[in-house]
Amino acid sequence: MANIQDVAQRAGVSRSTVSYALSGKRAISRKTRERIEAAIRELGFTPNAGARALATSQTLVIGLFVHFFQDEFSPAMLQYVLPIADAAREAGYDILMVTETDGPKALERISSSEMVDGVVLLNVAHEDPRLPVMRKIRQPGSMVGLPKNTEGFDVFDLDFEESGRVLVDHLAERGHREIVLITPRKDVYDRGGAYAWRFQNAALQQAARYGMRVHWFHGETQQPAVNRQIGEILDANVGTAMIVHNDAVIAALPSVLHARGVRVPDELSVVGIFSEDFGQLFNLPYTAVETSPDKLGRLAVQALVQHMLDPERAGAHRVELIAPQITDRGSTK
Amino acid sequence: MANIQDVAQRAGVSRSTVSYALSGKRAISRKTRERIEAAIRELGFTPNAGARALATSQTLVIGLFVHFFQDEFSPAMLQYVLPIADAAREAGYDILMVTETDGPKALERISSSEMVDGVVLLNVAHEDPRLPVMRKIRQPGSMVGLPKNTEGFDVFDLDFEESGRVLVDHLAERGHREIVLITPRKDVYDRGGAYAWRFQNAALQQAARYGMRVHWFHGETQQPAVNRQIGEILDANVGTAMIVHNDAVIAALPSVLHARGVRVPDELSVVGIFSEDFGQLFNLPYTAVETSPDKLGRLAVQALVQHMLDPERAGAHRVELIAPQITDRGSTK
DNA sequence: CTGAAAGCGCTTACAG
DNA sequence: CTGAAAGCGCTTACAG
Repeated sequence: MANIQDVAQRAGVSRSTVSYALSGKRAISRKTRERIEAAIRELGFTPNAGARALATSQTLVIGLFVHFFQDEFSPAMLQYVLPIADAAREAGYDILMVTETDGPKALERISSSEMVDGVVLLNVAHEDPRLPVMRKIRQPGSMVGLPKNTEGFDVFDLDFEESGRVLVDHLAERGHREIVLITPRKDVYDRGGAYAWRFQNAALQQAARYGMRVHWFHGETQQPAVNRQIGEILDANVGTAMIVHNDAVIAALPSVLHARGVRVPDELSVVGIFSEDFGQLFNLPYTAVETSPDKLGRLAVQALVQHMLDPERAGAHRVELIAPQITDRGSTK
Repeated sequence: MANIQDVAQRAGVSRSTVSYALSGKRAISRKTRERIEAAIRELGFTPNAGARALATSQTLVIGLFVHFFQDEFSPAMLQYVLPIADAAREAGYDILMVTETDGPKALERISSSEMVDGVVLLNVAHEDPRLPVMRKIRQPGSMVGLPKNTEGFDVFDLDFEESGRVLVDHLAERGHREIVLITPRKDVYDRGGAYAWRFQNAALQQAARYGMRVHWFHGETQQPAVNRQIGEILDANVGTAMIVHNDAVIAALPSVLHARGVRVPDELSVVGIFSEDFGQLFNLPYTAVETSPDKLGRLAVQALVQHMLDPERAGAHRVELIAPQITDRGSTK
């Protein structure tokens, strides 16, 4: 591998001149620059990332910390990861992807060995065990998922409370007065998946405001439990509409309804909350709040990049709950 | 951040002694070792990754190169990524995940800046444009997906030819003499997704051997085209069994069959080829060849690790096509 | 069993 | 507009 010294020699200049030509941090005469560029091309030179990181304290790498929980429906995760990787690359960063179960320990390790300039946390819980670590590390952090204490971080999430409300509104406007609400599994609540109760509480409150009756269930996540549960709920035959905040349930719903000959929206109105891509993947014909994983992922990266470039501004943090938008797929009446 | 010099000072030893205590590469007296360990603990010292990489020419990072193709069904990818990340961590490596569209360029960049010790390529095509780059870089490479020329690499894949054969055998043994074969989309063939034609050719040949008649279709990948196509194929009403080698089609099949009241296996036998996890995700009740993404991902990492640890042995490469195993879910008769 | 020093490949004040 | 040199934080022969 050619190093900067080889390039300098071939171009007949000093190493510093090559370095400055590379960074553009000082003016270089046209002739010199051309000789350097030629030498770089001929030798196929690329600066050594480790050496550069050592000299500049900058790695140009972002750590992406992802958890995969058994009680969540995995394919959803990829929808965040890809846009994050894309946004990072656009800003000149690569992605170190960390999936370890022991998130706090991994975070500590990656941070203190200075492998990354900043960190994106996905699927952040109410009292996420990674946050105490985040507060003491050097690198700025950005997250998707709203924790209890957002101080010091850029936080992005869907406004789940408003999402709960608009879906209830949507059904109330159409005259529904008794509905079924299916939320994430109990485990999600237990481990502090705040999006679960933020959505649910707001939905229940709003329903109460309308004098609606709500039959609330924690949805299952694994087959065949999912199908069985949906069947039982349908057997109970309560309500004229269903709000589903559970990926596994909504994905299974079309086939169960089909099998039972339940017609949407004639016999049952259905609304959900999932991303466009997810809906497409499972061919879901339901009106739903768009969860915008791509938007959230990109926002998280962009905010992080700002902090990495301008550490002075480290005080100014952003908490943004993006407004829900309903995509009407005609599954209500 | 504490560095090795701070630790040395606090422990009253030289930097080299600290370094050796860390690596275990030479004997250290018990007393000295304990003082060093205490100092490390008290200062919260972790070696700087960039400096270490610079000194050792080892990053302890593996580059994972993933492509996401529109004509493929994305959730399948995650099944490879997670086991790879796990296996890497077990061996002491982190994962730099690269998803850029221009794979060859990204590979060149990551390799020549020495950001990784080795590379895993996913979803390798017959004449994959990343392979010429792979051949000239310093780092060893391991791949999932069988290319035309495997020389110089560790390659792991399912034995798709044998897979095609065993599924045909399975149907032949049950007396089927006219079947439908649904393969990946044409685009997959065009870009050199060899698994598509390896499976298909072997299946067609084997069927010919039995004197079977085969109706072959390129399956769609996006809804609603998938459902429409399945409908058309069923309308044609040819054959008593169906072999599906297409994730999107097999995922959509239960609901389409349900909607039409086609009973499996009474009226139609169905076999597929997909992973256990995928089957679970979509609740697929079909007998199928297990594609073992976790096993393939782990094998790729393990082989890579061997080469990274022992570059001398760089000549010995492994091409392993794992034998298909049928999971009988009772969807044939 | 331990230390002093060279070296890995960059960047960046300092000097001219 | 350019160069010589220090320094980033490690590891590892060399020496004792």
